[in-house]
Amino acid sequence: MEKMRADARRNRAKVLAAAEEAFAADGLAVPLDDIARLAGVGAGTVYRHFPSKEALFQAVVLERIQQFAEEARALVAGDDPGEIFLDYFVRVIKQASLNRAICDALAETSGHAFKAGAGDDFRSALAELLRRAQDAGAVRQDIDGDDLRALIVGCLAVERYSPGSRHLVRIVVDGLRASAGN
Amino acid sequence: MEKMRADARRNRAKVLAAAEEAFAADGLAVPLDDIARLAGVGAGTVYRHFPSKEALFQAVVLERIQQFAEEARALVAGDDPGEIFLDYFVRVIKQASLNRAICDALAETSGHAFKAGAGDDFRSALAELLRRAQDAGAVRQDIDGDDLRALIVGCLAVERYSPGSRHLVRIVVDGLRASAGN
DNA sequence: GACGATACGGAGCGTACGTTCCGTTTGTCA
DNA sequence: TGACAAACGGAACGTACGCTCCGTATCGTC
Repeated sequence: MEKMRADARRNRAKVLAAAEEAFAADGLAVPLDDIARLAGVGAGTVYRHFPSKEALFQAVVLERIQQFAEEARALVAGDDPGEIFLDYFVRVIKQASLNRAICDALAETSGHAFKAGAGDDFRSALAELLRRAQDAGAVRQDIDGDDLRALIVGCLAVERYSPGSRHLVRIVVDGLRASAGN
Repeated sequence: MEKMRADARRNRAKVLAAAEEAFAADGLAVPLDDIARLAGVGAGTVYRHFPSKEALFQAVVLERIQQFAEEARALVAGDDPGEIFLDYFVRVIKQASLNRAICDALAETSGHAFKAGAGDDFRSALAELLRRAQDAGAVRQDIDGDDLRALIVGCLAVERYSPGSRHLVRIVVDGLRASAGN
């Protein structure tokens, strides 16, 4: 990673940038050759830097998930844990819905992006925000972090099906509040 | 369809049955050759009866969507439109989640299965149930039939991500009730 | 500037799948 | 039962895509 030839480092960066753009637009479905062409390199070069298309995808996605996790950690200490949590929930969904790569990563049932290191950060930060909101009596008690991720995936599916319908996410948020049945 | 040779009619039925089973298990992703093998016929035979894999899929799926529509129509006249609607909503999700074919059909953003004839029946029946529930003051006013389909798709994504978690759909149902913000 | 190591590009391989084609089989009807 | 049309099966075609291979170009060093 350090004593790399100059052109190698340059190409690696170009590949990452191209992958970020292409995956964001079309998700995992984008052919690797397209990424290579967009980066202005050959397919072989992509494979010299990343062992597989999946690995490249993970590299692009984990960075972004990491950002979500940091954002969450910055919010943990704030007042009004209920609103903080719900705002964060909505913001994550809005951000992710703009990026097919994130959608695909979160939707993977096996959830590789979640189970790996950086994913754990997000998981625990999300769970922490949730716990505080529940302790404050703002969010219903009968859900946990896993449920939350499932709901995020569901909201992303909603968003994809009917884009820009802001009020549908609010339905879920209303359902999450403690006021209801539980 | 009528003056068909006996073996042709028999094979057509076998193909439909096999397609129903295979699509239900694995959705549109199942290779057509698998369906042919399961039906005990060659791939060519499948294509003599259906112009494309997609057409076969539609044939299988539309029948089932039609059932949902009839079920909805039978409920329109009942008392307590609010509970009728919400029960129906939950039941459709539960049934569909057992059948990948339905999930895939509903999730198609373009929504072919919905826009075609039989899909319209379902759409309008669903919209009618919703309208009555809203008139009865049981369901929030700020949604329409399209929103509802989006929510169904979302709930199916949730169900796929974390199977059998019955209470997650309830969150959406609680969010749909009129009690909340709107 | 020359030379060895490193990286590059893109043709090509293997696989999967939808679809078509055609030699063979089977049903129907006289 | 013979003959023709209809239907069958599955090999083969075209395409798409992940990935590999290797002859060529580029970099770093002396």
